[in-house]
Amino acid sequence: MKFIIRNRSILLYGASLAVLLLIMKWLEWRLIIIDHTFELYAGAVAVLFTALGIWLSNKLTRPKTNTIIVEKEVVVEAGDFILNEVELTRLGLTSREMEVLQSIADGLSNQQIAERLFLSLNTIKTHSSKLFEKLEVQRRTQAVEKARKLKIIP
Amino acid sequence: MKFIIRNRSILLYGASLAVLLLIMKWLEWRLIIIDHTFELYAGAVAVLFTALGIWLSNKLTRPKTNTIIVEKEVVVEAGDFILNEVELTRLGLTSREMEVLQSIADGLSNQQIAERLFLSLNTIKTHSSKLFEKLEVQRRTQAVEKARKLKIIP
DNA sequence: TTTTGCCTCATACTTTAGTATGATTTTAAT
DNA sequence: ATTAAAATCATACTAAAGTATGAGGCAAAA
Repeated sequence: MKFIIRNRSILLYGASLAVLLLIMKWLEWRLIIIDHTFELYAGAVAVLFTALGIWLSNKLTRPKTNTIIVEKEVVVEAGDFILNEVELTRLGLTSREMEVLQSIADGLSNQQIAERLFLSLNTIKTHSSKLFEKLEVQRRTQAVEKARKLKIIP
Repeated sequence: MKFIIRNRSILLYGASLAVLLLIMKWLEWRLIIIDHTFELYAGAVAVLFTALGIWLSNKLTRPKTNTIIVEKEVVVEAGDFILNEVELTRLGLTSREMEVLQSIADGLSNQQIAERLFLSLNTIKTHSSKLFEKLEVQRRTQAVEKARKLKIIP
């Protein structure tokens, strides 16, 4: 039963064909029209079945879909600082040295850093000196530059 | 097997055609229709133009366009520096001061900057002093910090 | 033409930064 | 318990950075 419902188009097509031919036969037998109307018949059949074909095609073939995938670029914030822990461990910076480095990057003077970390000025100097050694730089500005490049500070 | 399932519509169509021809044959025998070329011709025309209709339909119907917008994340590298010209003009930094600022941000010493720009050390000091005044800072590290924050250097 | 802003440089000075060395203490690992 | 690394601080020194002031040249604007 399901089969009939699902394929009723095709069955209808077959039925209509049969009906048409029956009509043709009947006409042929009834009116004995053979001569001139033959071409007309053929034309009518052609037109009719072309239309039928178009209708069938529309009914049966699943609708064509051209799927156009448009890639929309979504800009992701680049402000995602990911600490390069590889470099950090490679350099062997201690926690105090990191604090000092961060403070230097914040633009603080040694004196200010000392006050911030509750240490003496000399201690800051010692830390920064060792820091510069490990970073292989000579000045605090260079240290900031390099640290930024190595992604160990934002 | 897959072929059969996928093309069952076409196969059914063929089958119905065959059935139709059988019916025609039966009619021919039953009604004693001598001239059977007409039926054959009409059938052929029907089939042909049905096929033409299907083909035409397929050719002429415009495919539905399914536009799928895929959001593609684009991670913008750190190279997305856009110079804040508003701030720059507001601060009134001269070209030389900008060059010095950039050099300072590169981690160069005043001596190195002097050599890079073919100027004397004192000139660099003068420039940097005026630069710090305009940026309202006291040290070169602070200048770099602020300039970066104001987006006047990368 | 005069003014103005910019660039250049110098001298003199102060402040900050950075180096070298050594000592003590804390902390963590062997 | 011993060792090693880290952290703290000090002294002494050098180097670099930063300030203040003035002056000459130069090009564009008033």
